[in-house]
Amino acid sequence: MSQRKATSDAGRATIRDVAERAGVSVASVSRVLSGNYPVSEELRRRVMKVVRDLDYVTNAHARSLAGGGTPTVAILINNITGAAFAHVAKGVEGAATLRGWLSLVGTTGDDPERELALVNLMRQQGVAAVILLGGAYDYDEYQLRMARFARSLDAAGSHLVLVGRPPLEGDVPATTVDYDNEGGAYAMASHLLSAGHRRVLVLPGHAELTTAQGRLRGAQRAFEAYGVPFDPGLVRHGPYDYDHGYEAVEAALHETPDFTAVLAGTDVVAAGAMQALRAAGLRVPEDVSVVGYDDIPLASQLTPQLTTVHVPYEEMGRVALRAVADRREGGAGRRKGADGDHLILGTHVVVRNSVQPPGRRG
Amino acid sequence: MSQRKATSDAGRATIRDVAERAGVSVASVSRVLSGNYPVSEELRRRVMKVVRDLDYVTNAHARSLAGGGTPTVAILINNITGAAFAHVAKGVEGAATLRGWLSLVGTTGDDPERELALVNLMRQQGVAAVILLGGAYDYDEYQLRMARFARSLDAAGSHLVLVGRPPLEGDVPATTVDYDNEGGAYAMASHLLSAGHRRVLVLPGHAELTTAQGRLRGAQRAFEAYGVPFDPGLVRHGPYDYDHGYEAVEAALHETPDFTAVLAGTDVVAAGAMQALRAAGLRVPEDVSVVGYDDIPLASQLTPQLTTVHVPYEEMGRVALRAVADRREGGAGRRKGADGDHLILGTHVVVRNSVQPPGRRG
DNA sequence: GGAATGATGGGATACGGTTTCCGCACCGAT
DNA sequence: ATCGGTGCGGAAACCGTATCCCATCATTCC
Repeated sequence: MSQRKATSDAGRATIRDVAERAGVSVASVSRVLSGNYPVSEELRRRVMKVVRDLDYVTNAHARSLAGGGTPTVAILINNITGAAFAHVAKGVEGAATLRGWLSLVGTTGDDPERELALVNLMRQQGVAAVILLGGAYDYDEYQLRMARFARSLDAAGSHLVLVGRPPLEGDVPATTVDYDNEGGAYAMASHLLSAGHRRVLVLPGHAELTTAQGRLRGAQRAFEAYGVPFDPGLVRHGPYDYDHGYEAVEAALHETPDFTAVLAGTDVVAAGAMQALRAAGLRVPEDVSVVGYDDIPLASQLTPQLTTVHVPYEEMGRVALRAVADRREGGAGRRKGADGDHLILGTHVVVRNSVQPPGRRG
Repeated sequence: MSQRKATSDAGRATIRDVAERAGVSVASVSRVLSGNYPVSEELRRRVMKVVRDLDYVTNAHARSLAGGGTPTVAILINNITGAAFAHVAKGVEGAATLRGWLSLVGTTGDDPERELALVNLMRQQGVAAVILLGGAYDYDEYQLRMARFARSLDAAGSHLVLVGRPPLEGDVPATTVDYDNEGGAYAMASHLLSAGHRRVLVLPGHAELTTAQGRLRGAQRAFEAYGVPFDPGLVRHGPYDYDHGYEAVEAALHETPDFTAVLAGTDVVAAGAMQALRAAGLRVPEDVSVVGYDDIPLASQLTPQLTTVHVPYEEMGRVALRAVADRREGGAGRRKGADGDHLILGTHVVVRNSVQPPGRRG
């Protein structure tokens, strides 16, 4: 009698408690609950009643240990506060929930140490995949580091997914979900050029950030295509935040005040830029045009509403999860297929009210 | 020899693989890794070398089953996209990480079914706590539903934390972390009243949302305190989004155009309101003043910068996690203490540039 | 009517660690 | 030289669930 814990103990009820109280075997309870085995109606009722009485829930840890268990994906992000992140997360979480999967979230705060620690933590958790979000710094180490992550996760039966980051070179077991970053910048810059702008202040972001590099490259290509000389003196690097947008414009107004448009690397940067222009007594877009990138809700809430590049963040999240799920279904059949492990989603310009032909010094 | 899986198998390495390869017992490996038992230097080196060679990580599920395991908290939210949420989540996640805890995230999408399903899912996961975020709908059922959650989680050794929701009545095992919602609204409305505004358009939010009710109540109290009649005709309910702010102001300009200020229930609503005013040819704040609530980054990025009520979202997240951690440390010593299970954080008005004395129809 | 067949339920074992209990070896002391 | 103590490593018992394998019983077919 004192062999096991008494049924009415402090902690949570176990499957054994249920079995005992229902007068059936542990196996039967498990079958009733997972429902993947024929069970008589009588048994089902008996068990379910006790389950309700005891308010029993299965122990997820034990369940995954024994083989079953709900798949879990981990989302790792630098800063959970960014709007773009929120939408990717929404896409991932939504798609995960749809399949009964769980999502874990971790923030790295731009710290490689923490990134490593988190990846290991997730490996311990036996997650189906680790989804790494956001642009990466283009240090030489990046490729090696990610390749190590990818192999390590792969060896543990998990998988690495890079969202909005550059793909990995070589034969690395990772999936990349990307958007046409450079193409969007190209289109956006073209939009300004075709409106007649020639002197454009460019605020692409941090010079080492891959996202910023792509956006800058796209802009340069557009200038080339239009045969307009690109002035490196009109490029100012800095973080993707409001203050940088403000300060960069403020400084530019002193040093190179002949620009007629601002090509911001982010909607938030554009917001800062607009504010700085206004503080200097300039009107947007009558005196200076401003465009952003990302198309977060803020873009349509500014005055004037911001012309920007739409990035399908939420869909990227969904696609990332689908890729993981597919690969898991597909099993070992279609492994090593280079197809399907680098997905690129399109971007497009959303025209609103922040662009006009140059009028100030035109 | 074929008794177990071969050491170099497909799946992840087990502790047994490590033990075998290091020529020691399983127990020794466990001790080296958890470090809570004296181990000779020689043994430690031997084990750690193999651990690195095999890139071994312990199985978190097995670990928690056996007693150890990293505590996990679950954050449940209606809509992951809201900026306020992001900051609470940041607070929770940051504090969790600081202690080596993990955070799960789930979204309910305002669906009670999903909320129930998620709470049960989290119960299965054996989370240390479930943190429920955001205002709740004041249906009669709310109290019962939450009380059931609280007891159910408590019985499973977990705990319910309500953040930004009304506290539970009676002796329910739950913790509430709240902010002085009504007080903030009172202060904000007072700010407008003392600037001379008498006809104020109030957009508190959905009528059934507890958050909205508190904000409306605070405004009303301020009017009473100033001896100014409060006109219910100037109150318009609706969701906390940009469009509602826009449409409510648009409609009010037709029906009751004599208001000189807008008291929005949210910064985002305020943004919509400002846009609508501008579209109608009115200047902010010269013709109409606008104030918000929440103090999300958007508030300082609008033009003009928004006067609003600061809510310490991130700190609320930290406080919520600390409450859970404390209770877990404290153990059974200080249970049932009514103190500590309802924490209220202060709010205050942040004055920016969106308020002026009434000038239009003075 | 007996045997083959299918539908169910029970017992035992595996999953991957942690932890308690033991025993062994080595140390100094008498 | 023997004894007692101490420090460290090993064997085994769990943690809670899923599942494989077998026993049982009712059903149906020959």
